[in-house]
Amino acid sequence: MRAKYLQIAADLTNKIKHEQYAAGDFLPSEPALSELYNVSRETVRKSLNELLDAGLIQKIKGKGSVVINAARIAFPISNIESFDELNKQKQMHAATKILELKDTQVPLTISKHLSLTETAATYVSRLRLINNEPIVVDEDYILKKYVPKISVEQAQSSLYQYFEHNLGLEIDYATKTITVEPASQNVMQQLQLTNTNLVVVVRSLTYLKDTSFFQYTISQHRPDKFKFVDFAHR
Amino acid sequence: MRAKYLQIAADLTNKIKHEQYAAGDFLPSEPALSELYNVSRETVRKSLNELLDAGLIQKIKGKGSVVINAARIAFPISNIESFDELNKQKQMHAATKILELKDTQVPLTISKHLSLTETAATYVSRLRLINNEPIVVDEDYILKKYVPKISVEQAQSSLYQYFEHNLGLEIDYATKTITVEPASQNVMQQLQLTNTNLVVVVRSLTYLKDTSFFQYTISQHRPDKFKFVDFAHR
DNA sequence: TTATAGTTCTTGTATAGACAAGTGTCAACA
DNA sequence: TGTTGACACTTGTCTATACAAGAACTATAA
Repeated sequence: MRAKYLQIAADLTNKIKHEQYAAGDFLPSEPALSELYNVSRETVRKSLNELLDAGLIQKIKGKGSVVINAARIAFPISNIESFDELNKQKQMHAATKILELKDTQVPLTISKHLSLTETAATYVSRLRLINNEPIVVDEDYILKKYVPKISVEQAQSSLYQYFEHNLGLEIDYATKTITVEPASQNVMQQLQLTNTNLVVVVRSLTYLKDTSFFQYTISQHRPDKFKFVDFAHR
Repeated sequence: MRAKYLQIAADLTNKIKHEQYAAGDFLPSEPALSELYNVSRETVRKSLNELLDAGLIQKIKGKGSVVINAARIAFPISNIESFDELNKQKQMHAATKILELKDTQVPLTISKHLSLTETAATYVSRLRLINNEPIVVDEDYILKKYVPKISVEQAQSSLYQYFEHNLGLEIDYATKTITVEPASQNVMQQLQLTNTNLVVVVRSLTYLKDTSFFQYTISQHRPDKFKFVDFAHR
């Protein structure tokens, strides 16, 4: 049984997405929602906080909660899309090609920086294609401590699904850095880069619910296919 | 008078930064903090939520709140830094050169998309330099509705400071998109790009506390000087 | 007409209490 | 020995209540 405030948040999110509460409208007041859902006002406030964090509403003291124009969020300033976004739009044909799969150690820069004691890891290098166009080269270092063995079949499909559903690993948070760097000859060839030698590099350090470091990922994106969308308060 | 929970959050943040609570340690339990600060547990929980959002702690049900290794957050994977980061480290010499300042309209793509009625805006184009090296070209469209006049002196220093402190404008949130695109001849020259014609483009739509659209910014970064750090839960 | 003050909405903060649920310890039991 | 179960701790959820503070309207007074 999910928490009430999450259920209410999901319901409100739905109603906003289906424009039962349209952009620019005020949601019912907190006491009104409280009565509507038969919960206390604090519970309603927790729900509204979820929507606030998701960038769906904006709260104005003394006035109410305004639905933010959805168009404002994912503004297609250019028609360049990220792998994930394209993957969601199911018209596209996404494919994965395994380049390498081996046992190794987490790179020294990482293990030293994080003071890791166990550094044995599985290394997976994968090329992601959409409509037969190469888009991203992903390199993953996954600690053996948590995932002893990764098969080619698993690497072919979604590793995250395997980790979370089959192994019961709970991923909690990640830190990412985005930079632009020259690519190696190998990556340039994989991504079929001709006009430039630059790639967008997204490095992620992923952690589990028990705070332990779990996975290091280096994603090298073709620059013309990269897009990152951010929503920030304050 | 700031809210109690914000004061407590600030105090805890300080103690973490000064390693009175070291990385990996558990904070005192919520009831303990509640007694320590003489507030209710719910108030403590609000404080801890602030730290959680800031990525300073991680909460584990049944165990407690762990201080996250600060080194994990801003991991210097490469030595490339963003303009803002360098600006904070005061050793660096940051300068701003005004390229253009004029009255104009918000670009059509924006005004149409956001269904703006008033589109009169001030346009400012600025080149940012650090240690006499050109780093970013910023182009701003600021609605005249909120800021009727911008002088060269104001554009020379921080516009945000002027908006918030002098005009009392309250900025609430922004949406950003990061892409990599070919630069114009002019921008290439300003940034002294030779090896590549690509720049990192950060487009921001900024909104005020009353939900109104306020400013559109296009920042074109030299790719070798760009770095973006992100911290994400779940 | 214009300003002022009050009233009634709204959200923001804070409290005290209760129970659920995850984690670890330790003693009792088979 | 090894397992189970009770217990004491932790965070998570939820309630009912209260007052503060911002916003908008209205009636009153100048």
